[in-house]
Amino acid sequence: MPVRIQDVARAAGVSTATVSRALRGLPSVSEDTRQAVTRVASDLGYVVSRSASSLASGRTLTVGVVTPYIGRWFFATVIEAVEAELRHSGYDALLVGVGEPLTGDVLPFRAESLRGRVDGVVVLTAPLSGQELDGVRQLSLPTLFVGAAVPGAMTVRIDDVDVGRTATEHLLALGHRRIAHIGGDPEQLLNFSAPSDRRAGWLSALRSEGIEPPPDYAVASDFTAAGGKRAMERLLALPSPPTGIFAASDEVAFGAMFAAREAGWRIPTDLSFVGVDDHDLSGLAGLTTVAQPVTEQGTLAAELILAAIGGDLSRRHEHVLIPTRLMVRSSTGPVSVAAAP
Amino acid sequence: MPVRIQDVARAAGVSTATVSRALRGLPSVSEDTRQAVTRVASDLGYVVSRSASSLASGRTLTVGVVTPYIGRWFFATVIEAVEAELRHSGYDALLVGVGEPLTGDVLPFRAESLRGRVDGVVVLTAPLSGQELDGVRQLSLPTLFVGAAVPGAMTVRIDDVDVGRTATEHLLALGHRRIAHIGGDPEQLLNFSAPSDRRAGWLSALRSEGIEPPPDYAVASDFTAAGGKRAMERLLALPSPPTGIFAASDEVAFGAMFAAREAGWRIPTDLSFVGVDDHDLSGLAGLTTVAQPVTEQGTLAAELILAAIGGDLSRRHEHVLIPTRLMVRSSTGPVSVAAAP
DNA sequence: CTCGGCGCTGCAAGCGCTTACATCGGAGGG
DNA sequence: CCCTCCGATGTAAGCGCTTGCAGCGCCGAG
Repeated sequence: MPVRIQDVARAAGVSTATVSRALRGLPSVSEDTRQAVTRVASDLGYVVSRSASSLASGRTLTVGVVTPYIGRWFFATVIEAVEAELRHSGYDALLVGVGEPLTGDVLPFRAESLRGRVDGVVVLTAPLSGQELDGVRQLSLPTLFVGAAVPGAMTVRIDDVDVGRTATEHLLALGHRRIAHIGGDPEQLLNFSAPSDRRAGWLSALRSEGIEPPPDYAVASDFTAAGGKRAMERLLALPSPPTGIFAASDEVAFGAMFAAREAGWRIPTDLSFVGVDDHDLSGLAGLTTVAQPVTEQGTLAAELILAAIGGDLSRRHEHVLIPTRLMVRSSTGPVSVAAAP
Repeated sequence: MPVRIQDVARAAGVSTATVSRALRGLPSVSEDTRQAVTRVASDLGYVVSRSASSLASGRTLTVGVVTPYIGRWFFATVIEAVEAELRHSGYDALLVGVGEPLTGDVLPFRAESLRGRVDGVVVLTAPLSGQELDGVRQLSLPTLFVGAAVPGAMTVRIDDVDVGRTATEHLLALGHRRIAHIGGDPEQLLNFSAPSDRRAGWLSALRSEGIEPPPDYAVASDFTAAGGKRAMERLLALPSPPTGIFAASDEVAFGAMFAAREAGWRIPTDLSFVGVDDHDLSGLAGLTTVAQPVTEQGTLAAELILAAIGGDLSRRHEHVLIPTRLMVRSSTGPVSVAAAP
């Protein structure tokens, strides 16, 4: 039923080989022939069969996008950028979720299932186990990690330790000394480095000032607003609650701020909040945050993986560190003498 | 390099045909043979070549997910659910963006490009042109639309007129008479029915009460918080601003609420807000909203498309209307006598 | 004892492309 | 004017799998 390359060849009076070459723009076809073939093909509504093409050439024109979440803002935004860039380059994006790492609903990610399906893989800050990572490596396909430093593969990310330090130093500069952190559990996710790095940056900034935060000031939380709220409630119940909060993401910060407001605290008079991301809503909400250019990371990731697929080995081990920027808004202010609502 | 079906066949001492059948669980293989083959295959790390399999069988085990946005909450959440459901059924999700319809950065969506790539298509409330829709139809593949009523195809959506009516009636019941709407431009997107349907519901509810809203009370906006904010600023600048606002999505409502707060209005004392979606943040923010079960829509969409692919024609023309639910929270209250900040 | 039928397996023909290699005609050099 | 070389095209061999059809024992009925 569908028109095949044969049909085009016959209609154009050439061989299938020539049609194939003409349609792909190979140099060994005369200009006249190419135009004729192109015309016939489009008249007939010919579309090359991807499976046949892949089978014969070994190329799939598809890139796998492996991600733990889709609904979360950061991931959705990166995926959007990656997909757009791939599409503009004639590549398809195969979306592969790896389940919910935090809820334990992890069906282990089988990298082998991508063998032959894709020409390259972009992995989004995935908390992959060592075994899963090995699987990815054994694909021996170009692979790029976004948001995590993985040795031996291309990487696009921000400096999460620096992010934590920047956020904390901002609070310190405002006079805060009791600074808490809501973020990832350092024990939990070995290969999911962002949360623990941000925490490390927070700790390092505090210690540089000779401050050793009480253990209670580091509250583990998932990266959701609801989690941020719960964590904040715990902080507020402390005998000596913090005056500044560094949340590991803007969504967490939103949740924390809601909890604080609900309990009657004023922002930033009583409590200051810093997040990370520069979420769509952060500007409107007046949330001070360490902004990371998310769309750019996605676009760059796609460009790099395409270059690697294209055989450009020069960037094969590139580790790109994207700069972040502190956006000071109205959720942070000088520490006040009196606290408590 | 990679192990082929041949290798497995040889190692197991059977023909490739038997391997193929055994691995796919076809009935015409003895239990002993199946187990032996399965074992050998896994020992060898054999993975079937999708392109070869597709070429030979005509099945791709892939579903196309066509969407105008990925970063927006609703879309990301639906995609997440669709992908998960597909994956659990052994299908892959091919993500296809259709560009930014609102900015005009639309590269027309070419449905033909999916021919032979996928076994079915899920289209998310896509503002496709008639031509693009025809393209999809000509694929003669199972197709399902989420969030839009498209005749002749399967559909999963909510009743957007009813949503608009419900939200508006809630405000009316609280005594509001000056009720504005921030939402889609009815002129703009013919096939993107949700925005205009919600608007229609709003209008219908008002008219049932004998209220004819001034034209200024229907403010067109994109579905972002920033857009909601801009729209709200315009409403507040009106000589006679509304006391109740029905925003076409929670994100829009957030933006509108920020604008109102910034201008010194109190919520819900001076102004009441109703959104649509039940966004992750809405509960925390206390936003009254018409909740729609987004994940369920995605899961159901995947189930239906898989059923259709599986040859279950009984649901081929099914139009599923998912019920919504008004969640009354703290952003709405009785209309107050005095207004203005 | 013979034969039809059934359960299981193998044979081999594609599926629709890509590509190494062969071919062919003409241009340009000797 | 012949030979070489090169650009443009054709030939045909796969790519790795699926599947219609054939084959082969074996069992039970006749």
